[in-house]
Amino acid sequence: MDLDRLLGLLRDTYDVQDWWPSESPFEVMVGAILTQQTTWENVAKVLDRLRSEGLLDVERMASADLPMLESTIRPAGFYKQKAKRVKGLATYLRVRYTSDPMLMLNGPTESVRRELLSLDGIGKETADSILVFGAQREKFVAAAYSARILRRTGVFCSENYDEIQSFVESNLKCGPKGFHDLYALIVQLSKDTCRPVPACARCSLGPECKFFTEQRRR
DNA sequence: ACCCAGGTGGCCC
DNA sequence: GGGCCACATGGG
Repeated sequence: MDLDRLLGLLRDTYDVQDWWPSESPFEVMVGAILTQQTTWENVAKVLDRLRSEGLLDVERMASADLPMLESTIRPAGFYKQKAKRVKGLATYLRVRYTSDPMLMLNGPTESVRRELLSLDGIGKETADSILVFGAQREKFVAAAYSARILRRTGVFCSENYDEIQSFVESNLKCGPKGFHDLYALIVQLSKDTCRPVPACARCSLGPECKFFTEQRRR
C-alpha cells in the first residue's frame, strides 16, 4: 500500500465535500480550538450558540464577557481553557491586525504556521488544521488518526508528528487538495466503525517496529 | 463504571 | 528529547 493508492481507495468510499463546514476563516480557527479532544457534534452545537450570540466575529469575541463565554462553550469540554484561548486569539488578531484580522492568514505558509504556533492553545495539529481548512494551504495534518491509519495500512509507521507530516508531504504525488482530502478522509474512516480499515500489512521496519506484533483489525 | 473524543501546555527527568 | 498529568463535557 502506498499513499496515492490509499487516497484513491478512500476517495472511492467517502466524500470530502463540506467535511469542515464554516462561514469564515475565523470560524475555522475557533472550531479548531474547540474540537481539541472533543467530538465535532458538540463543537457544532457550541458554534451555533456562538453564532446566535454574534460571537463568531473577531471584534465581538475579543470583547466578550469571559464567564458568559465559558458557559456558552461548556458543552465542548475544557470550557475554561477554551474560552480563554478563543478570546485570547480574537484579542491578538484585533490588536496585531487592526485593519483586517484575517490578514494573519496571508503570507508564506511556514511563517503563518509559526505565528499560529506562538499563540496559546494552538499546537501543531490545530495550526495545520487552520492552514488547511481555513486558509487552503497544502499541509498534512499528522494527527493521531493519521498515524494510526498510516500504520495499520502499512504505509508508514511512526508516532512522531514531524516525521509523519514530512513523509506524507514529500511522498504523496497526488495534486492539489491531496493533503486536505487525505486527512479529511482518514478521520471519516476512523470514525466509521461499520467499515474496516483497508487491508493491513506490517510496515517496512519489520521487527524493529514497536507495533510489529500488533494484530490486524478485522 | 468504565472508555474515548478531529490536543495543548506545564512540569519533570 | 520523551513521559505524565490536568483540563471537562457528552455519548457509547
